[in-house]
Amino acid sequence: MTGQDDGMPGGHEEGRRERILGAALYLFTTSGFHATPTSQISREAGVSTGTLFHYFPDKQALIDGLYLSIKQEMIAEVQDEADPSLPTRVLLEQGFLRYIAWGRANPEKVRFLTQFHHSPNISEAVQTRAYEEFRWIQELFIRAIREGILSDHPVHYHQVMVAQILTGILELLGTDEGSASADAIIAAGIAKIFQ
Amino acid sequence: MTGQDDGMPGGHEEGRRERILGAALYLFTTSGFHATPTSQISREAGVSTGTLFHYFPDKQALIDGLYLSIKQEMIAEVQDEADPSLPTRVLLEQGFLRYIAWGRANPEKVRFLTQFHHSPNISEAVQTRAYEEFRWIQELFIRAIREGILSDHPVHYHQVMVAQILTGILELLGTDEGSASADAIIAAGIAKIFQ
Amino acid sequence: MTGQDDGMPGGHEEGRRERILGAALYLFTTSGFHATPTSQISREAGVSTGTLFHYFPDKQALIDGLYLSIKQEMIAEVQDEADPSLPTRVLLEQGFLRYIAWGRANPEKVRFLTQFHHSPNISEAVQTRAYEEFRWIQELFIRAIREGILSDHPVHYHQVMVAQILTGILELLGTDEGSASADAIIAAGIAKIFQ
Amino acid sequence: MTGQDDGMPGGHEEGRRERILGAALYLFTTSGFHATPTSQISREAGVSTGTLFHYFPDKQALIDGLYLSIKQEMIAEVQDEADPSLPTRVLLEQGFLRYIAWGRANPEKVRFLTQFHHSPNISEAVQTRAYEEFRWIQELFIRAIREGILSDHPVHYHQVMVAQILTGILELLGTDEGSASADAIIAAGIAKIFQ
DNA sequence: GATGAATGAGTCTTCATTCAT
DNA sequence: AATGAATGAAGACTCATTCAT
Repeated sequence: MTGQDDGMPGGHEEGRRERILGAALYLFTTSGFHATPTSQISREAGVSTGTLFHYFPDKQALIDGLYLSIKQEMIAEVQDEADPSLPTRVLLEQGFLRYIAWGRANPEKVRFLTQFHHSPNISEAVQTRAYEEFRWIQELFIRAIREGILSDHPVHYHQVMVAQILTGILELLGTDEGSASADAIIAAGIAKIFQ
Repeated sequence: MTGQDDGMPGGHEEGRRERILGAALYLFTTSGFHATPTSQISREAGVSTGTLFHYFPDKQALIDGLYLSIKQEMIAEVQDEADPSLPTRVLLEQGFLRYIAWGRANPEKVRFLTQFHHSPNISEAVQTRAYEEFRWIQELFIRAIREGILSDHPVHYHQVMVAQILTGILELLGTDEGSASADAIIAAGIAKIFQ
Repeated sequence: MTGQDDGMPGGHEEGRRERILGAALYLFTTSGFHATPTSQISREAGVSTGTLFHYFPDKQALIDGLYLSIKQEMIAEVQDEADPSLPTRVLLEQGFLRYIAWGRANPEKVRFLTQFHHSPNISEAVQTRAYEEFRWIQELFIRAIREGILSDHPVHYHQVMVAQILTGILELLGTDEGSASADAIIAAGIAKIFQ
Repeated sequence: MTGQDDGMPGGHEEGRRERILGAALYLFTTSGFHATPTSQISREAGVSTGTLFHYFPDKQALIDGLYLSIKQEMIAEVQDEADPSLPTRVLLEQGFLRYIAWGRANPEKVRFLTQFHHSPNISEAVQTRAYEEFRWIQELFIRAIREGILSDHPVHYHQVMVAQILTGILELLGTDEGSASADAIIAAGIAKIFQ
């Protein structure tokens, strides 16, 4: 009954797992985790209820998997092609800009990450693991502080502030007003980071 | 059975409504809106299930009422005793500091506000109304931009950024590490606002 | 607080008990017994919830009392001024006509009686007692059968058929269509009774 | 666990939907709509609470479905094999007799129909739809009036009276007393219809 | 007598999850 | 692997009734 996308050789038909994750992303950000029935996710994804539980043992595993996959995609995007030999400041700026670009291209994923950041809906184990994948940035921050590029405060201070400011920038770019001045907002926002 | 708060001379025994709001605040921030059964709220508040629905027609009205009351308390606290004849910059700084002080004294309320800001769990009507009560700050920002105290960007830009930075400061003050440097963090954070 | 109808000397202000019965009559016929909360009855009657339970020990006693009072009112109306020395046929016809007249004047009460006739909502004791008050008619029927005015069938047959036909007549008179021919309908209906 | 109705060759094991309708019929007529918990219906039907709501979206849909299915069954039974070329009077008499026969065979369904006729418990849409399925009888009545077989009154008059009289007959046949004279009662009752 | 806040058992309904096919 | 009917525990909310004032 759902076999209409079979046999597509070389096709880029999304697999069932991807369709489920996509539907979950949309519905979780729109209505929240507990307010979204798994039945709605499977319907939206065009699969049966049984199939959802074939790919994810339970609802928790679904949101955890979604969180992890988005965070990993984001981190990969930010680090991509980063040349470690470049000056610290350039690496930082490139990272910020790549993040902003990714965020503008994936507003739904940003909303998801913002909404479920520090949320009791994501199991702690996953939250910890996602955090660890971030080492690269942390190292960069430490270097930047040592080199005087970032102000002399604990790394944690910069981690939090950078997250807050970049989130603010994306929120501003999301609302249409002043979309003309996007570049100005990005520049001003990033300037705040460097003090 | 209802007489336990009788006679307490000079007592400030909370009424049932307050106890319900208090329990809801704690549980909603800890577990989330949908993950918190109304039965748990009433139990925590020490009232019957019927009583909860006597004060709030439904669960939605409960979280809406909570959101509104906290936002109003916060706004009142920030504006309190503000002398309009003072220079704009002083008014702004005072406001930020008062907000931070309120936030440190009421970490649970801050978590609630952060968590349910832009959340589909708060009905739009209430979100709009809460926003309108904020006019005072908006006026102040407009004045500050005109006077060159805040950079020349749309008010909305400053609203968002101030919110993000103040939230970041409170998050940092909440975690114990570097609590010694609280003043330094506050100073650095506020400095970011003024560019 | 509700004392505004006090002291009316010679007034025909309805007492609280009557107001409660009136509200119950309206709401029970409109929505049904179980679908009508006692809180709605007291609100409609303009009394407090406590007052309702002051006059009626519980909801069951309320509908039982209502049923009994309406049935008694109806029976009294039908028997009123009946002169036992009149011929059986005249007595019968008078009774039918008096019932129809009462029914047209009290459509809500008719609906109530029709709706709760044989209903599990009226306690059996009350149903039995109401039935007993009807002896008078039963005697009349027995006489009529003996005199050949009603066909030679069990009394019960005539009791049921008379009830059905009179109810039918009232239903027809209730709907506007053919209101012009009210007398024709009544005549035809009563003719059916006498075969 | 669901295999209990497997393989039964020639078996007419009722499906879950039928079992639910059967239980609802019994309980609604016995205790009334609002007085019957859905939990009791599912228990009586031998299915889980979830299953009931799998077949009927809510309690209202259950009673509506029940009402419609019984009315349709009754109408089908009454019309069955009716030969339109027969004389009007014969068609009418056959219809009445078929209805009475169906009613004696299905006393519970008759009670249900009687009890929920004009009841606010059946949604208006369904009541209207059920009424429309009755066109056949209406046509027959019109013809009978034209042919002088029924007295010269509005069709509605005859519809109501026929319904009342047939209901009365079934009520009488239901009570044991005089069961010997069943045929006499039927004959006398039908005679009333034709005046 | 009158009030209405308080109670909590009981109701309808939802939904994550299972499992026979 | 995929399906979707079936399950039943759990949740939001109602409402008859009580009782302190």
